[in-house]
Amino acid sequence: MAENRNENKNHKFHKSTFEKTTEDRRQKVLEVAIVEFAAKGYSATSINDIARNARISIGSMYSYFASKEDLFLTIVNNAYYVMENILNDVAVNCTDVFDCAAKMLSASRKFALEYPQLNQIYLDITTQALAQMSVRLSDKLENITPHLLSGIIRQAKTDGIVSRDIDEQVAAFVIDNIFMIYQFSFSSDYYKERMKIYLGEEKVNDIDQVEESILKFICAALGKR
Amino acid sequence: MAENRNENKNHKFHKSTFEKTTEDRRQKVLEVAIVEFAAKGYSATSINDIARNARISIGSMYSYFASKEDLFLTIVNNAYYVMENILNDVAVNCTDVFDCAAKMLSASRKFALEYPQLNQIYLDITTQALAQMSVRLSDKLENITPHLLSGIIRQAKTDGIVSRDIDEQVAAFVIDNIFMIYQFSFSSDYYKERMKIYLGEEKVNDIDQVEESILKFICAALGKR
Amino acid sequence: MAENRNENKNHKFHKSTFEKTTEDRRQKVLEVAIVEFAAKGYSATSINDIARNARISIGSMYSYFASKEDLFLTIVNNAYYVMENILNDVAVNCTDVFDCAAKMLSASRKFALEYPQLNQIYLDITTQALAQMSVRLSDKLENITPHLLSGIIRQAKTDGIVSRDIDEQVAAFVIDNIFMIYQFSFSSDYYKERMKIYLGEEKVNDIDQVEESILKFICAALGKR
Amino acid sequence: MAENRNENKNHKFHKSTFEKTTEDRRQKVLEVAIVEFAAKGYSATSINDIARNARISIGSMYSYFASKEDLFLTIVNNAYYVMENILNDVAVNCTDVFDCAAKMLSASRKFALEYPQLNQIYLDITTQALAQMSVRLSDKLENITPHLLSGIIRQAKTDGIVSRDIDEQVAAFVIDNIFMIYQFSFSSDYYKERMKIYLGEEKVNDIDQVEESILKFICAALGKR
DNA sequence: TATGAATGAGTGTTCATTCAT
DNA sequence: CATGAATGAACACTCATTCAT
Repeated sequence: MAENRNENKNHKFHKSTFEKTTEDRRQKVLEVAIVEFAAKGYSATSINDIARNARISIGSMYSYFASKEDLFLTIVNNAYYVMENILNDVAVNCTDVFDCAAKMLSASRKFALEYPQLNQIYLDITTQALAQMSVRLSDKLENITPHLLSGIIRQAKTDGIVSRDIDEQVAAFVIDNIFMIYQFSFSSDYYKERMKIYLGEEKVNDIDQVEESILKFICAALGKR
Repeated sequence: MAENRNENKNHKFHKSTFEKTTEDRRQKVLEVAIVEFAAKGYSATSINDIARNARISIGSMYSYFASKEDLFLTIVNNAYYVMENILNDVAVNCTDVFDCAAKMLSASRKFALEYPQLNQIYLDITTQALAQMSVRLSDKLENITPHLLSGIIRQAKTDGIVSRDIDEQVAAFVIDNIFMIYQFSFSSDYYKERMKIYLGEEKVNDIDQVEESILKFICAALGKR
Repeated sequence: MAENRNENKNHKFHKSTFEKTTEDRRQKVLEVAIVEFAAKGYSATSINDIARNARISIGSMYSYFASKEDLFLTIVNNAYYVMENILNDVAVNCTDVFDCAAKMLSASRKFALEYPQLNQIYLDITTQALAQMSVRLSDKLENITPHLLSGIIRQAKTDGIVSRDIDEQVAAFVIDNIFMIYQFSFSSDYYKERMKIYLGEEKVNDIDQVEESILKFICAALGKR
Repeated sequence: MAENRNENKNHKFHKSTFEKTTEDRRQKVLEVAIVEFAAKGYSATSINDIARNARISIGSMYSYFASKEDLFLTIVNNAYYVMENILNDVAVNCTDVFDCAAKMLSASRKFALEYPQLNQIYLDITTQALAQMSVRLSDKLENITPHLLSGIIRQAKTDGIVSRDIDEQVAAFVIDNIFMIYQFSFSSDYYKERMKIYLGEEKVNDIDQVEESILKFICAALGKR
């Protein structure tokens, strides 16, 4: 099933040539593209610059990707793949909703800190200007998280460890809202600043404490027994 | 005090000429600019297009605004102003935290539905690519919301209507996270789609019910007595 | 006769309105225009900038001068007038060719140092790009100097104080060449640098000595008896 | 040594791409650019016009030169190179100061007549408006001529063929002043007209005679024995 | 397959000039 | 007479994309 999902996902946005070149070139292109797209956003990024910085010709670039858009989507695809793997790991290893929430919260931060650029690009994708492009990614959206989260909450309800009154879909939605912005708060300067205003410098420096508080908030919300 | 706040805000990003032209032209320019920036994002929007669609000359555009950036900031400034007024109204008229949360949640949605473009532009601003620009808006960020929310929660703590264990800053942060994405869920196609995936079509169509569930979530989280 | 020449010269390039405004405005406009044209050259100078810096409206500017070109020509005209007055003073007060050469050489430097901008503008005028414009100034060119210089040399020949072999026209031409570039060597950075390369820093700082040497050169050339 | 000098000069202002295109395109671009810059001056010349007249795309233009300024400097550099070669030829083949002066005078005219546009551009460079640009050419200025001329005069002094009283630096400066304007008198309409006023039409048509007179002037000035 | 020169529509911005007030 | 808002062609420069080698 996981494989099946991956295949769906592997709607590739690169030409087959990209698979035939050396791993080095492939990595370099993606790496540079990620840095540029993350820093400048889709529109302001020049595919010629990416080629130059990756030290490959613009001709090669277009032999790998049909367009700037396709290069971008390739990267976004990769980002989703990375995120999903992390989430899968979390899902597999957690014992209950609360454990799951704790692990996802922590994973959100770690993902944002380890791959800030991917996170910034993800934020870009949510932007209205890129809406037409995210259409081409539609299947990526109906991601693992929604069903994972609401599934776990439903299970917790039947297990009697969270309140029966909870609407598991709304709860999943709300909890993911919290996680999303929490993530962005470690990769986007805007959200970083915003978090600092809300929490103050010291709290931001004691992030474990913050995460504990957030979890307490979520647990209470779920009516942890 | 309200006046004082407005003055802070009146850091103008337009030239004085803009104030001297007819109300018609002024409105048309802002209106068209909002539509364009919202739909295409900052980078992909052409100031020449805006001028053309507003049926004014590009020369006039530059007699009103020193640069594309300044036009954009003028609009963002306006957006903040609108949002703040709405928030002020909410703050003034609410009886307690729970009432306040209810009203802010509803106001978020209404703002996003009434001014979807402003909301889309706001989402853009949070993007890393526009980080340098949001520096020029810094005072807008340390907005009313953070202090409003945490203040109200602190009050609720001393009033004994929410749990003493709550960290009011973290709670304010988390609650605003929920509100922010909730807002975007009515203006950005990406978040709209995401909400539909989480909640399903029917629930999205019974939004009052959803808001009630969200509030229940928040109330429980705060340990409503 | 002098008056007659002046009248020729008073082909005015400004509208009559310019004469009717206050002396203050008139002076301010000319002053600012001189500074701008001198620093940036004709093409790169903006008439809007001049108006702004002179604190008069662009509308007034165009009520005084029919075009940017006319404003420029007005200034050039003034510059010629100033230069001519200085030359006239020299011509009137000199006893013989050598005295005249001495005084003209010194006057060249003093003019360039006192009115560097006028001198820079004069240099601009000699440029091919402004050739069409200098057509409108044609009568200014057949200036006093050529006839003055060659007349004085001819006189010196008949007086037997310079060599009979001298071609007074060529001599006047050559001597004025020397004077022209000497002038520019005190107003244009390019020629300043060039003079420093030719003479070295110390000599440039002992300019009286230099002028004496130049005069010796000219006297010898004329075969001073 | 000549090579060494050339290397100094080979500070290139073009991109390497310019060297890789066809000789045809290269020549056409330079040719058209020279014509345009010479006729209109730096500021008033449009790089888009140059591209159009050279029948290459503006994109190509910018793949050859980083900026309008660099295109201009490339041309100026070429002009210096041409001038220097001519001067070198003169220097190498002359027997003494007087021969050298004769040859330089004649070479000045020939250069101006053969490459009037280069000469016009050179005149532009001396203009205050282009002072900042000539900074990038600084090494071109401390050119061959100053040291060549004063060196030859010093030699002539020790050889006893010119007066011991001569200050060779001042003399070199003055003589080059004469040459410079003489040159411009064959390329710039302004200086052409001026020469005609000084010498009269007939003399201008008997230029050999004029040059002889100028030389006589210089020889006398140097106190030829 | 890889290269990079070439293209030209498009960008943000300037500025001489006009004209209603 | 003075004002300055308005105009729009033009400018220097960028960049996604093509294609001959």
